[in-house]
Amino acid sequence: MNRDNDHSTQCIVLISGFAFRHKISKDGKRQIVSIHLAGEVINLQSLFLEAMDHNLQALARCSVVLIPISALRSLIFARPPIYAAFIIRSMVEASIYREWILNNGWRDARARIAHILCEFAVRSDALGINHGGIYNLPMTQEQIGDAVGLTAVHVNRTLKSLSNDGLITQSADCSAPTA
Amino acid sequence: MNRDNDHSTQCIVLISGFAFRHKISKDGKRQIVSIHLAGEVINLQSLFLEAMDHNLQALARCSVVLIPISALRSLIFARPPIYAAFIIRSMVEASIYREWILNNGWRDARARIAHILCEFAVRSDALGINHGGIYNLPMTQEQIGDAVGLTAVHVNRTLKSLSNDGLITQSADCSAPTA
DNA sequence: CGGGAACTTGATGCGCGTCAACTAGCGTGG
DNA sequence: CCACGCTAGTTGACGCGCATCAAGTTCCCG
Repeated sequence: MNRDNDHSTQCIVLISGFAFRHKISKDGKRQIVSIHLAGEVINLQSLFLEAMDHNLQALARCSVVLIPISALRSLIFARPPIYAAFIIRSMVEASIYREWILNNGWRDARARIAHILCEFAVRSDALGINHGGIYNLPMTQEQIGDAVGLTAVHVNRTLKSLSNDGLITQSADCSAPTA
Repeated sequence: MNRDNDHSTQCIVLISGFAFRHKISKDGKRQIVSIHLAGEVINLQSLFLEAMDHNLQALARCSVVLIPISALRSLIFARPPIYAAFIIRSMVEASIYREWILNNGWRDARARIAHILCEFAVRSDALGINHGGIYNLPMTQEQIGDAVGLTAVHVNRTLKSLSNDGLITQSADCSAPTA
């Protein structure tokens, strides 16, 4: 992401595809803190905070629209309902963060991975982008591991285990979890 | 917390003492998702969301002030800067959530506990309630464990280990971490 | 046909959970 | 006053879940 598209001056709307946000710890580990689907403004907090405490990254190919922050600020101050909608969206994101803290805290590998698959399925349903119980999850096993705090190797074994138990089925190009 | 003080109709300002928010998973594990010090409004999201996805609990004795949500709503809509201040506070909380996701994701026991102690110290400093490098942390080892996803037994061992290495010192009534 | 990224699978070891026993402190009631 | 019970903390033994290391297989793309 070059200087012209700097997310400190532009808000980014994800039009198609997927993106995620992550932090890098001092020892080089990457922790994915949120996943974003089409239709979401993926750096809402830039409207209110100057500093960025994490990084944005696209999952596979995606298209975005950039809106200058100054324009969005004018909009929300002129239209209180839009302002409120953005705030509520942020609150919902905070709720998802809390859920992730719980997910990474106590659960074992099967539960963590099942949770992230289910969350993805529910959000895909809400957007109407599932195909009859088939979901397109464009994350590598390493990325899943970075989201739930497991190594790619163990993610692999756990997915196999879920698969063997008939809880999920995977297709070639991507994965297709079913409840 | 009885019906009269219901946090679905009142906002709670922590005047003195400490409080935390937690979620209970289906298997009975408790995950603490945030800690609150004196001076903070501890259920800001109630201004915007009806549902409460987690629980509030006091750490030891504390005093609070209750403000009807309707009154706060009137205030923030009448005074945009106050509105904005609340939003920014929420964004900062979201940032702390992201940090906790990272903390619980990859770090080992020593790093997790050191992080929560340091976060507590920094926030205490910001409030000016430290006493020359001495901090009063009113959490039991079990609560620390519930915050970072470790058992009380292992928190105990890890604190001992940090103590033996001279990284922290503990006094009788509570703990006194030093950087 | 070569090379790299993602996935797969096995062997080994350690960090942390679990179980259990014990101590210390503190409030309550006899 | 001491007996009692409860909560928090402490320590040891043992086992499992997951990390780590390593080798290999696909599969895509040049």
